[in-house]
Amino acid sequence: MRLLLVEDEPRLGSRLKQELKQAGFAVDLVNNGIDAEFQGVEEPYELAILDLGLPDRSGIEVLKNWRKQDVKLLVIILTARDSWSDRVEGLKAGADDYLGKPFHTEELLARIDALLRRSQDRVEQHIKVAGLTLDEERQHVTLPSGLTVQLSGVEFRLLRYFMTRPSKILSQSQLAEHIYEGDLEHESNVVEVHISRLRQKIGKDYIKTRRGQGYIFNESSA
Amino acid sequence: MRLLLVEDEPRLGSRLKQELKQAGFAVDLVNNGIDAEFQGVEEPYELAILDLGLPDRSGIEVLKNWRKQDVKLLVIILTARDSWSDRVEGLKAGADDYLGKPFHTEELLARIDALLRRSQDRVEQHIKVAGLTLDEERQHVTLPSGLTVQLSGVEFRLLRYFMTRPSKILSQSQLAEHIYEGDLEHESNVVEVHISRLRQKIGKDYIKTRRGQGYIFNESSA
DNA sequence: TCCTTTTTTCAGCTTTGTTTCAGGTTCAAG
DNA sequence: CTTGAACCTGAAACAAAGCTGAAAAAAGGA
Repeated sequence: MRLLLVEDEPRLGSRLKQELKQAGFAVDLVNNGIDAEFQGVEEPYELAILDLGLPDRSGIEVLKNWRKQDVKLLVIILTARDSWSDRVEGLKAGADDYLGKPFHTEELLARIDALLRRSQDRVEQHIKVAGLTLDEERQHVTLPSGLTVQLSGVEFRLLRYFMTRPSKILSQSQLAEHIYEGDLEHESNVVEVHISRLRQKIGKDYIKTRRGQGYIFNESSA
Repeated sequence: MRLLLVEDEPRLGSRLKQELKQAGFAVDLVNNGIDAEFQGVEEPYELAILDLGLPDRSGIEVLKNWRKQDVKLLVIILTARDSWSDRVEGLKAGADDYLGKPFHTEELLARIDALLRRSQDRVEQHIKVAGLTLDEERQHVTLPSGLTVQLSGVEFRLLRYFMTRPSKILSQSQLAEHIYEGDLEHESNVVEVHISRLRQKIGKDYIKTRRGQGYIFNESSA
């Protein structure tokens, strides 16, 4: 499995490369946007890890250009811990997942794993679960009826998190943790509110409430 | 399943407590070494989450003292991200696992899960006893007939306690102690009521009454 | 900047889980 | 067989969690 690592910070770069190799990947490391774009287009990578914090902020550009040229490798972007905007921009530009720095290597490996596994049953660019089709670029969802509904940022992130983890119980804090930035102390019911609005948009039955535990998307039984 | 959380930072503490409760544990939270040590010795916890970053650096001491007194609960220590020495010291002092801050709640839950499973020589995800299969993540139980029944919080904790201690007589106070948190003085018949509801859900025969002594799950003979 | 859209907060309401209560049943001792 | 303590269980009362419309606040664009 070949993998492209784009990281300008030399020490982090080589450490990651080392660890990824140990995890069984063939890793090419580049440290700038130009090389990254070239490599991504030329070589058949399965997945790229792309640091958006490149000195010239070219990470986003690289990603956009890849997508423009129909390079369809999986992309995990690395963003600074508190730059939610980068993250959004990245996802809009076609990233498949993100990870805030600093992170545990285990976490990165887990994401890679999840992405690869997920990508097996995903031939196309859209995520399809339970009759819903989520268009990651346009941030909208298409219902079984054929109706397409536009989603706001939070709604999209929320639904995306649900759809990539169907039949799993996700607690409110877990949802908040992944939808918002880092260590938040949310004493509010934002998640409930957004769930409510999402249900209004896509229908009540996709997201079920498990009182005291969280929510579950598309559970089959009971 | 009762669990002791030792965390001095109030916000993190209450957030964690909340999440652990959602995951189906009865959680007692203390914010200093003195209380931690006392509670650990006095109350029958299954597992403790111990922040080593307590202000007086007493975390390690607590752990050592527990072990000195043969308190054999499972211990996960929380350490600062980069303090490798703490980690080593903690493990030497008898911790069972560690987690560097900051971390995702999922990670912590996964560790807890793994530890508990390991400690019970349990490899698989679900607890299976007497034809019942308990799904800890979804908090539901599957009957021999194939029917899956959703359990409420209390019911789940109760049944899990039974299923992890089959053929053992468990007294009402023992059950209450493990199902609820804090030092309770219950003059009520809550336990009876919940046993009743559990029996209605899973069938009458799994939990037998030992009049005057308590209850017993899946008794094989006499 | 001003206007629009999105997000969060808030408050009242609904739903669901928990506990209490009361009356009935079982069991074992005498 | 009687009796009383222990236990069972349906229903009421209560508590907590979640829902949702609307207003306030924040973010994003022109």
